[in-house]
Amino acid sequence: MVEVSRRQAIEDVASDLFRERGYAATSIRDIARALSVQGASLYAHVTSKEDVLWAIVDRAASRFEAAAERAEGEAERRRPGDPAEAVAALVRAHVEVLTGDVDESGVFVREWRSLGPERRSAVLARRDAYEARFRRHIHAGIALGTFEMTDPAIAASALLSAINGLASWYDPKGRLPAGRIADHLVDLSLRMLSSES
Amino acid sequence: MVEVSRRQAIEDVASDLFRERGYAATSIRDIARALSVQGASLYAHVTSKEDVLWAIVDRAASRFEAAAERAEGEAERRRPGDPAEAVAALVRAHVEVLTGDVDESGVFVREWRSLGPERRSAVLARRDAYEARFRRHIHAGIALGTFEMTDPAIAASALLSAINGLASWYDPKGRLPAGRIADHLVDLSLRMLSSES
DNA sequence: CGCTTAGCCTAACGATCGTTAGTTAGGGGC
DNA sequence: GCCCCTAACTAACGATCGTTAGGCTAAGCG
Repeated sequence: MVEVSRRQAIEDVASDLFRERGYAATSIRDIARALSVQGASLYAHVTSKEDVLWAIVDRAASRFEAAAERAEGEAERRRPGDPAEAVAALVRAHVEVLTGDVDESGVFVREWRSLGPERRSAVLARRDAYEARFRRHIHAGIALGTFEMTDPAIAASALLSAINGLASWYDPKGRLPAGRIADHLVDLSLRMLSSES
Repeated sequence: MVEVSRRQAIEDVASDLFRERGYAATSIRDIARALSVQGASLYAHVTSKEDVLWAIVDRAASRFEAAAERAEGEAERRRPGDPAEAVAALVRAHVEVLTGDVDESGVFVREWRSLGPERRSAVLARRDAYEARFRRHIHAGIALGTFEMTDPAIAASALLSAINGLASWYDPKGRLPAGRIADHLVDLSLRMLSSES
């Protein structure tokens, strides 16, 4: 709630509303109402409704990418060439970003399809590059015998779907703290891939 | 394309549009245009836009429930009390329903939140009952030592998220036939839970 | 031939949508 | 005292939304 700028405050309430009602079902006036302001007033800070969605999605995407980059680096430094370590680090980083800002992440996961064609396909490409990180380590793990022989593309999609699903059911005030959930998801992910425990 | 009734034809094209653009971003006139008809003409067959969504979601939910019921029965008949057999049957049945009608299933997975409060919470309850089937078998498998000790609720959510993600990336004309994908997802699901291979 | 029914039409309703234009209120720096 | 900047306002634009009302056409059947 430490809104450094008005623009940030708008994106915050927009994240909240987009996440729970969806982008198309949320009007500019809905966002304005949550800020106790007239709808037209938002256009002093924002150029269009889609720009708000884009800002949210772009920032969330950057967060996931940066966290993954860092996680892969640290995994490589800890255990060079170990696919299980790399996947574990990626999953943990993903869960941390996701639970760190449920609204923003939820919008990123579910509402990016509402972007215009060019931005939409840009996001699609970034998502594929992100998923490719997982595919790469799974492929390496299979070659090493660490992972069970399987289809890396399907395994990566299933794995990412599993942890992205968290955006739909994670509750910050829920039974388990985010760290515990991350532990469980890392375990489940590795078991899903490993040839033995 | 064997439209036995006009109503069914409407729900078919609505499933298609709702799946690719979302319910809120699809207008009655969009649906009508796909049928080469005026928007108002649809109201001779349909009482409201939400009724169309409800019909799609309700039917998809019933399909999943019926398939799960049948799968659990057959698993119990084949290998009574075997949690792995039961989970495998549930996963395979789920994938079959999903790949059998991607549009309808995709709407069920992603657009049920757009329903009004009462129908929305009815769907939520049915989804939870469906997920409880998985939780039950996972719990039993842990008690038997067949499954690794883990949190059944988290495991069930992760598992269902993984296979529901299929609705977002499955392509009937894709690289692998539905049966092969089902095989992979059954394997991944069981490995995710099993204490040993 | 007349009746029914299914299916579609045009026209329009009030509401709401995203967005633009022009204006006002208040506060800090010169 | 003047200026400008930030942030809000009111009013309205054309478009589109879900939905209703009432009338037309064509096929099936006695």
